[in-house]
Amino acid sequence: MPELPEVEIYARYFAEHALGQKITSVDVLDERILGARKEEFVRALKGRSFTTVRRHGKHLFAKAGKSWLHLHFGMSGDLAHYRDPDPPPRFARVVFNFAGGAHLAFEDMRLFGVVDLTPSPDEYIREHRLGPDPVDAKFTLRTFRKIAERRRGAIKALLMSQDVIAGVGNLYADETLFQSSIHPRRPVDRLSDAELRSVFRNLRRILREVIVRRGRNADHPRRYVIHHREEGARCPRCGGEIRRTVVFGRTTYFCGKHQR
DNA sequence: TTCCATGTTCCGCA
DNA sequence: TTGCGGAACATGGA
Repeated sequence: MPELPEVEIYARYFAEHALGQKITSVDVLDERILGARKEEFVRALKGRSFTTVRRHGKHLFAKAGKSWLHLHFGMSGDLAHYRDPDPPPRFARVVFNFAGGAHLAFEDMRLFGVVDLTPSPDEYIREHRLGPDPVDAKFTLRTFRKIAERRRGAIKALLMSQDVIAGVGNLYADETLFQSSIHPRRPVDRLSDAELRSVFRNLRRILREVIVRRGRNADHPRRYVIHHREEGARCPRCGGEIRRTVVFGRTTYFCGKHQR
């Protein structure tokens, strides 16, 4: 379940269970997940320790020696820590084995994720043209206004374009627009400044709120539309009808009554 | 069996 | 040039 808040939680989980521990070996259980050559990947990590963890958008980076491990979780990626004699989880694709019998598995049922190496997060961000991270302190209303000024098309598409803002996916884009009372297909150049400000504030608040609540879906506040992603459901805000459509190629839920 | 899924990329069209 | 629809990728759950 990985959008920005989930990946932030994974980053903290990774730090808690992997930082400072000696990597005795690395098991690649399914090479299809690997963006690097297996031998090179294992050689770069084996015998070293992870010393720093960083997140940018939906990407997680962990430094080991001279290179950085890069994790992208796709649609179904997750991390799982376990100890001997427990077996790896069912969909473990790469397992980092640590001294003392602890393990950290990268699991990903659908294999849309990526595990590879990069010389540095900054280089990765540049090469892959990732936009600013919206939770970062440097991401201000001013930044967001500037982004919106040179953008046409649906507001939902802007929120989900990783080269514009890095980290927002389908669920939190919908949630942001729901709480901002804005229709997901509304063109960016037809939003008032007050609406732009509302999107900015709600986006940051929602992402932070979910991180603080540790990201599990059931823990999201009751007022969130995320619990009502179903055609014909009742809007938790105004009692209107929840409608389903497709925007930017993704299933989109919105309240037909209060989102305009 | 059929449809759907929290993501990304590439192609083609307007 | 920009934006976006559609398909493809791989797999399991309802």
